[in-house]
Amino acid sequence: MVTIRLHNSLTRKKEAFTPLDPADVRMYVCGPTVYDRAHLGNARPVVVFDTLFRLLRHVYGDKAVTYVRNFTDVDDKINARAAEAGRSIGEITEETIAWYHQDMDALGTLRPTHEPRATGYIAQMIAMIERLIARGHAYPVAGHVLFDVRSYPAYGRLSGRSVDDMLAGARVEVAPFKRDPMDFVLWKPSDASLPGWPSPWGRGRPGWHIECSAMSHELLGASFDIHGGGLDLQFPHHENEIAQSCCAFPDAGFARYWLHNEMVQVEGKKMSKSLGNFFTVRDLLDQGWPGAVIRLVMLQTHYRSPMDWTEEKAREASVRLQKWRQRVQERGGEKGVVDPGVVSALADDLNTSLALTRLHAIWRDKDAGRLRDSAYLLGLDLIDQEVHQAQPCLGALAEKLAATREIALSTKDFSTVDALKRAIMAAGVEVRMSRTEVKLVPGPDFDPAKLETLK
RNA sequence: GGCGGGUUGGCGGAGAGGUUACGCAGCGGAUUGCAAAUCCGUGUAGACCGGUUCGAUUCCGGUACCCGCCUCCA
Repeated sequence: MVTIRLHNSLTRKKEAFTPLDPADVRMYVCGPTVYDRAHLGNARPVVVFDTLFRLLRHVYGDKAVTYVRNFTDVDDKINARAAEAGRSIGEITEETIAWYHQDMDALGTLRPTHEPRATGYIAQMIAMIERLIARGHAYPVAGHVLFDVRSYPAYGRLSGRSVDDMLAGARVEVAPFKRDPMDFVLWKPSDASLPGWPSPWGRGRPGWHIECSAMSHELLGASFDIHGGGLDLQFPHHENEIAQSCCAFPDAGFARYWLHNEMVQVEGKKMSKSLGNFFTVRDLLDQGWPGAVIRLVMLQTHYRSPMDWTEEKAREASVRLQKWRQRVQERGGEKGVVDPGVVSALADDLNTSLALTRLHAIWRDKDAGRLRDSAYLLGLDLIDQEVHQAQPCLGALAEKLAATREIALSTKDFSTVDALKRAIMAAGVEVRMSRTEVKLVPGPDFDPAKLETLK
């Protein structure tokens, strides 16, 4: 069996991955807070962990991998959005989840095994909070319940900092009822205008971090294999998750391998909503970039390096994808085998860039079946239905062009051929003429409407 | 201020202590009615300063610069 090696943020080292149970490999990835369209930065972990999901399924079997990615559908940002739009919270979260599915599907990502919503697990959160109080790791005060960071000596291990370090230059919320300024909220009171659930501490709502601890525990158990998310979640979100889960279930160990993807950047700065320098996946799709092109651009950069989105990269990816698709279609989409070199590249801490290099070599070797199946492991589907459907009309045009050229070759007057050729090229079709044949191949900008007048 | 990551050729972007990364662009050639595509060939690197080594872009230390986290964030 292939040995997968992963960079574990917990140890800061690349380690051989050995699942707790090879028949039930479990991965949890932090999903979105649903109040707005997903931007490109949100899409990166989705693509990265989808690729890991595919690799795990390839190695351990499709049925042996459980992938959980949550929707956080209770949050003050959602409340604020609902208030300013004059819409109900449920309306906004439903709409946003539908958008999220559309956009992530377009990137060729598989749906996770489970997509739990935080609001469906309030009871489990309350139970976990009660457990933390009972074990002396949390305390109710003024309608809130707070986690006591000083009660957990390992607090800060994941992000490599101590509570005292953090306090030095920290900007922490001033709350007089906190025992320690770093203590964070597990539960907070809701007034009548806010969503709330009954609890032992009065009507209220959960703090940000507890939902992931409660849902991972419910769906994957107290210990599981992989926990993933964006690097910006490492602190405080993941640190707090570890504190909650490990204090509630001290012997379980919680997640064993922590993976963090680097940020998507725009002009050298992190793409983020607070900086306002973001564009959404939908924006790119609407501009005409296919999801597969966006995915290919993402896979070209290793997940632990920052990635810049540029039009030039998208154009290159588009051309490359088109070449691969042509190769696969030339051979009628025949099936092949997944290339071991592609697998071993992915198994080496998800080296997608190297895997793509290998894919390019397979393309050069004209091994269409292997190209198709290996690309699919990376979530790239090289069977393009639209292009397939375009073939018949292009066939007729190719014959017309061939006939016209036949005449021109004897008369030495090429003006008619050249005009026809230019028109075909203007529709985004590549014209390939050899002495014996004429081939028309639709390119990335192929527009069938422009060919109507040429028939 | 604390903690972490990075700096590779025109651009993007990997691996490896010694032998070509790769792609795009460029240049030369084959091919073509002209092209396109394809094929062949080819130049340009490793921020800076030290150290270890027979040999470092690759390991170690320092300097500079960039980025991220420490506040909502993927």
